[in-house]
Amino acid sequence: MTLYEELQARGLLAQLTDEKEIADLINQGKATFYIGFDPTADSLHVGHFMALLLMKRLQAAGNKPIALVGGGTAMIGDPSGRSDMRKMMTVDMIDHNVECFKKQMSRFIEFGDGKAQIVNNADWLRDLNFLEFMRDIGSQFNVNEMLRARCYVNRMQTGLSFLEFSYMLMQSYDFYRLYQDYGCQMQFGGDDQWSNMLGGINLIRKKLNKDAYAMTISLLLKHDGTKMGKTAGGAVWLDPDKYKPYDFYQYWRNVDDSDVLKFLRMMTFLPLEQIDEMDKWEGSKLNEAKSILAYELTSLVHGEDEAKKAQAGAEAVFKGAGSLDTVPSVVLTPDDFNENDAIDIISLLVKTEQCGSRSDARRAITKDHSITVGESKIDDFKYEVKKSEIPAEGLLIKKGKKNIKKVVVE
RNA sequence: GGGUGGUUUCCCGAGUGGCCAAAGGGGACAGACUGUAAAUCUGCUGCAGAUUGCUUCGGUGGUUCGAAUCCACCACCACCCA
Repeated sequence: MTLYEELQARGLLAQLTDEKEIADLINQGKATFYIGFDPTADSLHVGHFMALLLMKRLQAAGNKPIALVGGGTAMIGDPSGRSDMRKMMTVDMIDHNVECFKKQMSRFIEFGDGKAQIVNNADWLRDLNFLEFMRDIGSQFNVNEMLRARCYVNRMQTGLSFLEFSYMLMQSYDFYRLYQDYGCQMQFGGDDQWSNMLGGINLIRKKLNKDAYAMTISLLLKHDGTKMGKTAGGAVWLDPDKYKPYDFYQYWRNVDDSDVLKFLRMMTFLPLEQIDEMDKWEGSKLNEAKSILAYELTSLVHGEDEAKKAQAGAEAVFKGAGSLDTVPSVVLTPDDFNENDAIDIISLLVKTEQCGSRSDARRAITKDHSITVGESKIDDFKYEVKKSEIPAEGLLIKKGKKNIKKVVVE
């Protein structure tokens, strides 16, 4: 099976400009390609991770990846597929995020001589001269065509600023520069980037009379069409401080039945034959597949040790087997206890962040009856946990079945 | 620059002087059923030492016994005209 066939079989490919040409180039390991990442936060998230995985697959076949960090494009903000304008970020924030991105990326991709490269488009975008740029690049774009681009449809209703409208020019210019400076003839990215990528190809054709190619990765969507990797609290981050490995594991452990196989194909490096085997599993047996998915992804992102810990923690909590060492824990200091050396249950739930406020905690106890301390259900919001009741290995506080924390005394 | 409409709790969206912490839907959370799944049904969703009190309806100031609701100014957004 060729690399291209494998990508296809894994359901990773969405749109391509020239299937045959692209397949040949990447199968032979001759492609130099880039993927752009705009530093809109101080950590990468699951969407970025998909792109990094693709980089890895292609790199393994001998192709040369360029990770482009958008220190320049983040100054504008990509409006593609969005219904509202992004908040403007300060230059300091962007630069800080760029550093965070670089650090995280180097954990997944090997950078260095003859390996992958990492570049920042701030290097050429921030010093652009407006008039020169408009005469040189802006003249190559047709507004009528741009307005027809699907990525702007939402914004035709709610309004699109010129700042954001110009984003396509920036991304196109990036491709043009990378083509010239690095011999980069391909761009990959999320499917929402398609129009921006075509912009670059057109620019290269017009300015250099050369062919360049683009390929998009299927967006990671759930069966109901909503985006994967979004939670109420925000994105699923790759930074272990922003999103704990245990929670990361749980996130994937809890995907819908109808999504497990798809995600296994798209995001893991497990052989397709093995995944096809799992495809035959049904009913509760799918839980095994979910557990494999969660383990593989946690291992890729946080390392094998963390994956093992997360898995062991999950088994301890849900199956009552093994040690509780790895259940996310909260440390109580002497200040948390009152004069009787006890802590009231409401304060405790707020402290463990299982409840957002004291009112919330009170509701969880008196209305939902969802709080369990150790083995006992708590129905009295005045209940207190004595310091002496907390064993050295920790005491489990549960809110419902899944929200579990362990408290330990300092 | 001119005109019109708008800004409500996590999101959408009702509310045009007291009965409003604010309908309805979505989401989130919890319960039942399960398989740490989905679907379905139920509860719940500002804060608080809590049958009460406090702070919210773009911002500021005003009218009134009483304002999300009325007035003034400001900010922002959309649409139409230039």
